Amino acid sequence: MPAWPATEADALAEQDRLRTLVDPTGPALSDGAFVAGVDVAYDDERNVVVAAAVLVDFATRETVEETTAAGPVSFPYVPGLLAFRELPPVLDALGALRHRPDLILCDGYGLAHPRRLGLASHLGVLTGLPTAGVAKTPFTFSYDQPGPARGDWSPLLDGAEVVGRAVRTQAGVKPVFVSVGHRIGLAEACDATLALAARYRLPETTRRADSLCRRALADVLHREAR
DNA sequence: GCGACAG
DNA sequence: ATCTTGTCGC
Repeated sequence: MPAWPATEADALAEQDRLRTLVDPTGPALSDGAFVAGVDVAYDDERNVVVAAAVLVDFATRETVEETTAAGPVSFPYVPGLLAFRELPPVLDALGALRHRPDLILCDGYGLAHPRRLGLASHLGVLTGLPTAGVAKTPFTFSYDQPGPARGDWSPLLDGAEVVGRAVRTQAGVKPVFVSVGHRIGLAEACDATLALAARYRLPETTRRADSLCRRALADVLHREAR
C-alpha cells in the first residue's frame, strides 16, 4: 500500500491512477442490504479529525452498527482534493465495522468532480465496495431546478456532460446532489438516496454519521483537555 | 491572470 | 468544515 500523498502533486498523480480503476455501474440495492454513512469532523487548532461510520438496514432504516476513529489531520483542505483530507479516518472507522456494507454513502461527490474522482469514487476504489456521493451544494456544476415533488430530479451538468443528478428528496426543500462513486449506477444511487431520505433532506446514513462524528470529536477534545 | 470551489 | 441564540413551524 503506497504512502498517503503528502503534496498536491502526489495527490493529483494518485487521482489519475485511481480514476482508471473506477466502475461507475452496478445494481440496485435489495432488501436486507446494509448501507453505511460516513462523515468527519475537525478541530484544526488541535490537529484532530474524527470519522464516524453508521451502518443502516436499508429496508427498515434502523441503525445496525456505529464506529468512530480519530487521528491527526493529514492533508489541508484543497477544493478537488477533499478525499486526501477525509479518507484516512474514514477508512479506519469502516474497518472497525463488523458487517460489510453493500453501499457506502459519502458526504460530497463522486464522479461529479473536476477531475472525475471525488471522495466517493476514491473511497470506492480503495475499499472495493459500492459507493455514491450525496452533496449539499452544487459545487461548480450547473442544473435546472427539479420539479417540486419528492423524487423529482434534473441532470447535474459539467458543461454538456451529465455528472450526477439534483434530487428533490422532500417537497419544499432544496435538492441534494447525487453522483456515482463505484460499482453502482446513477439511477440506482438516486433510488437508494431517496429511500434513505424518507423524512429529511439528507439520507439517514449521512445524518447519523454527521451527528456521531461531532459527538465523538467533542469527546476526544474533552478527554485531551484533562 | 485571478478568484472561486465538495467538506 | 467551523464560528453561533433564538425562533418559526410541524
